[in-house]
Amino acid sequence: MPKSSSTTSGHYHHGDLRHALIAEAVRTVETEGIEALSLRRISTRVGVSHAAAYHHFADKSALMTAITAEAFTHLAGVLSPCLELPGTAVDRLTALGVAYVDFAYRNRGYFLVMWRPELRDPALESEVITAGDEAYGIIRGAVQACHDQAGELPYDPTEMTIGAWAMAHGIAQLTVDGPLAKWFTDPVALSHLARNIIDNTATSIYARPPGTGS
Amino acid sequence: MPKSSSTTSGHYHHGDLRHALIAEAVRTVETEGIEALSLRRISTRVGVSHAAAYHHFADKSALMTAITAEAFTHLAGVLSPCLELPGTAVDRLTALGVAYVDFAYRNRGYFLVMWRPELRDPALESEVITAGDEAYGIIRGAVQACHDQAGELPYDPTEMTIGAWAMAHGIAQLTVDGPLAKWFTDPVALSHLARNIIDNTATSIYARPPGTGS
DNA sequence: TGCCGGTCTTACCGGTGTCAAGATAGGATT
DNA sequence: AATCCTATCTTGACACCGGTAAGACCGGCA
Repeated sequence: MPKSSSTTSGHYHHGDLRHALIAEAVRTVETEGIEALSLRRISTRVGVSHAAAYHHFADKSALMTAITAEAFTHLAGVLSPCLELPGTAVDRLTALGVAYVDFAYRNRGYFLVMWRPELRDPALESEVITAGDEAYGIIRGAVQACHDQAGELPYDPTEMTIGAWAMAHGIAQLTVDGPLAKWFTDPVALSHLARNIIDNTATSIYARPPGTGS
Repeated sequence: MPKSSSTTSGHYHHGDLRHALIAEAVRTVETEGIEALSLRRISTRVGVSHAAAYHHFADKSALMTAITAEAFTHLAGVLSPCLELPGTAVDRLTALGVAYVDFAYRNRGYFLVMWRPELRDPALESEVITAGDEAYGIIRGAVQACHDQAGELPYDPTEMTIGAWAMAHGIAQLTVDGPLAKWFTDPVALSHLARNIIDNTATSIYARPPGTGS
């Protein structure tokens, strides 16, 4: 079975068409937008006919599912180092949010595809869920650490996890694929914005818990 | 010029094809998802030929732009009453966020289209910006009111406005078109979730300002 | 050598966005 | 009233897309 053959391709006709298609799809979205993404186009670009992809993916939605699963795995890989950072639990939660926004900006191709569920096959959504749960677990852990460090808090950690995710995701969506995209084209300016917003919020919630205010 | 003729249609061939197409498009997205949206399909459904739409919209992206502008206007109409609510400025900001999430849930068709900028014609984006600025201004006003009521705060109101928008939008995206959609199919449960998250956050930031903590 | 399974190609189908040409209706002009 | 005019709508065509079927090709194996 000449399955994966070698890494340098050149073997049969292509060598590793599956990964090449995924990479080309992400690249196409990155440079020309998601509306330019078609199986025929990326197949041609990779140097094969428009039907070759069907020997590696059941259909287009299966490709999209694979890209999304890869995107969530990649995201988890970007988030997890934040948990090892020095400082307080709030510092790490803030770093997580900034990393999330940064991921969206630097991996626009992945980010745009992963938030278009209509492109995926619902029957294969379990792949996405598995990969997404890993990222969710990281956020959840960081929020839980804030709760543990702050003592008794009248907030539900699950709800606050959704809130943390929502805030990071909202900033990413608005600035990378939304109406604020025109104003935040500089990655460091965007990072500063995300850091300010998230730090102000997380600090207010966890470093000044209720009962201490006026 | 038989422009708009009458409201009951029946006049010429259709009467008010433009609005009928917009309404049918939104309905189709609502019931079958955005991947099922095509000019030919909605044209057929409305009872005209597949090319009739081109006498009212330059192309498909122009239709999408019109839908998006209408969506933002509709959103502003849902948000603005929140500014008249009794209570504190924080109460009104929270109500704004809940209304935003509620809008997304109850107007899934509008919401899905308005956050897919690749479907629109960039040349017509000014229509969207005009309508979107109205919604942004409402959020901005509510945030500013919190700042005014809280006194001197070391936060930039513009950044916090983006934060407020991001949080509401993130909750909406995650629960209406994202990985949390399976868990929040009940509108009242979703409202409660949004209220808890947003109220905890807004109260932490604005009702317990820095300098009063431990 | 001949077989065989995985890979890729060619050819085709239905559907979609878009354009060009023509038909039609209803008001305005004479 | 007969005519023109213009917006509206239809028909027909084109290129592109996702998807399928049939066959060609390559590599390993008996």
